[in-house]
Amino acid sequence: MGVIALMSGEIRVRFAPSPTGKLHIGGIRTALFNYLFARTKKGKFIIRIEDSDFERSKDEFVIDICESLKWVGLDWDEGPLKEDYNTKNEYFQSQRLDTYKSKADELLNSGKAYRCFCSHDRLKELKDIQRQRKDAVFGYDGFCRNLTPQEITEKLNNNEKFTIRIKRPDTPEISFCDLIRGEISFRSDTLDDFIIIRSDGRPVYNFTVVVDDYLMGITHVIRGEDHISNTPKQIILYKLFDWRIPEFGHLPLIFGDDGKRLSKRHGAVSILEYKKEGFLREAILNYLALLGWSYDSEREIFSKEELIELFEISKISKTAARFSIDKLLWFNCLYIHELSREARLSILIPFLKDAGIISELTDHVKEKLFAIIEIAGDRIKKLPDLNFYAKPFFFKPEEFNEKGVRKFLKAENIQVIKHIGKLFKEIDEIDFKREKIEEIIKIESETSGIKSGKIIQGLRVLLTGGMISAGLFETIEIMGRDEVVRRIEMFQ
RNA sequence: GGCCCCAUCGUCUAGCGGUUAGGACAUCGGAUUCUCAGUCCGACGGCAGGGGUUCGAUUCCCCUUGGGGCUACCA
Repeated sequence: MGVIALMSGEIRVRFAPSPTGKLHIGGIRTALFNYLFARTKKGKFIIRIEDSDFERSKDEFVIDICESLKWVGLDWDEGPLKEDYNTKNEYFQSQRLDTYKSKADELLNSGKAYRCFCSHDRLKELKDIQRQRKDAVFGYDGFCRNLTPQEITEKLNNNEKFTIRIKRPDTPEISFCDLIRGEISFRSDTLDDFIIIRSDGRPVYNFTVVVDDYLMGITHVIRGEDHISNTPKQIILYKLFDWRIPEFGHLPLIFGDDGKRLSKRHGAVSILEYKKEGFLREAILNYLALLGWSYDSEREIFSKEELIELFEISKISKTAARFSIDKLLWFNCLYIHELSREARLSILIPFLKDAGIISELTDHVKEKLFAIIEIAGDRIKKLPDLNFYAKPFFFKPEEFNEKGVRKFLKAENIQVIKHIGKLFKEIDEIDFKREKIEEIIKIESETSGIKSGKIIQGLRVLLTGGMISAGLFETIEIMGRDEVVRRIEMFQ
């Protein structure tokens, strides 16, 4: 597949998650930058599932990862089947074990790698000694590097287990030019003859990555900064195979708002949890794009299409960023209010249904919801926020805010409100509009000598149960004459 | 311990030798409204420290400090 593409000069990038957990903010951001890079360059965006760790890899996480990517709109050109994420195809490392084995054999046969029969115990002992001696570098001592062919056959005949290690080349330095950080170089004597195949025959991460990236024709490896130290090992492998080395770009990490590594402590981990909590994909994408990337000193609102148009990898910053829920909320608010009323309603309905506020969406309910959404306005920062504002329109208050009752529903106040209820009752339903309602309340305030603010707040508590709501006159209008009158009459 | 990466307001960032160090979120104040939210206006607030280089350093170099990563038969 990819090797041919490589010759054509096509840009190919990949996002290679391991299905050992749900896809979180950091993963999505890495995927996003890969996606943007691919789309900007008219290249291909590939998903590869790194499930070579059988114990920790789970199918449910593959589903979570794919659904997350799909939800935020990062469409892949190659990768797991979109109809069925768990039909494992050649983009799952678990399906490529033969490939890794044959590539390892190539190195073995050409003398660039060797079998190591050292036991776990010896290795552990070696490390202990090195640590005790305070050696500058810890690592394998090359004990099995120069076994004679006879020794090897003997051990093989004895059924001794072995790993495959590469022979570290003795170039003094390994360096590469990072797309984001520039020149990075490592003294190669800090590396050892590392393992590429475990004693049970399974390949190791640094090996599978290189084999896959080469075979899949990956031209640019864009990944988290935590992989910088893996890069020299991988470069060694490219050189041993005599393969073309791709470009590398290492993204700054994302931390929680406390500066620590992102984890469950920081609230939502999976991106799908953000969906459940009522965040819009546009907000998440926009926010994440700005975590480590910027366009200029002014602009910060970007649609996915605009990002594709304007994204430049060279403008990615080198410093790790903290995830700020406040700013995400701000973006979310922004994007919610950009939605047309129809779009807003249809995206809000699942949340209303979930909360049991509506069950069936009749035309009547729909009209009511349109009105409620309109008056709730900017108060909705996350999608479920509407539930709070919508509930009083569908349910009578179960209880009343204690402080509100004490302050705004004193006897004299109730008297006025009851009177207002009577006046409402006399109004023709067609005339029951916010202006008229306001007029009545203002007049009653004047004649009774009670400040309108007190009456309004009292009515708010009586009708909604709480101290906070959308504008009261609008609320009353939408709640409807009969319901409002009923609630006023029933209040004791 | 070793190797590597990073360092501008509380946070995200612009800056690429000469700027009153710009913007956004958050915070605080004012205006507006019936509460809340919003909106508008305003305020607060930053180049980690020390050496160089230079006529001149936030910017280039070195050291220190701080943060982070890797150092596995995890990925």
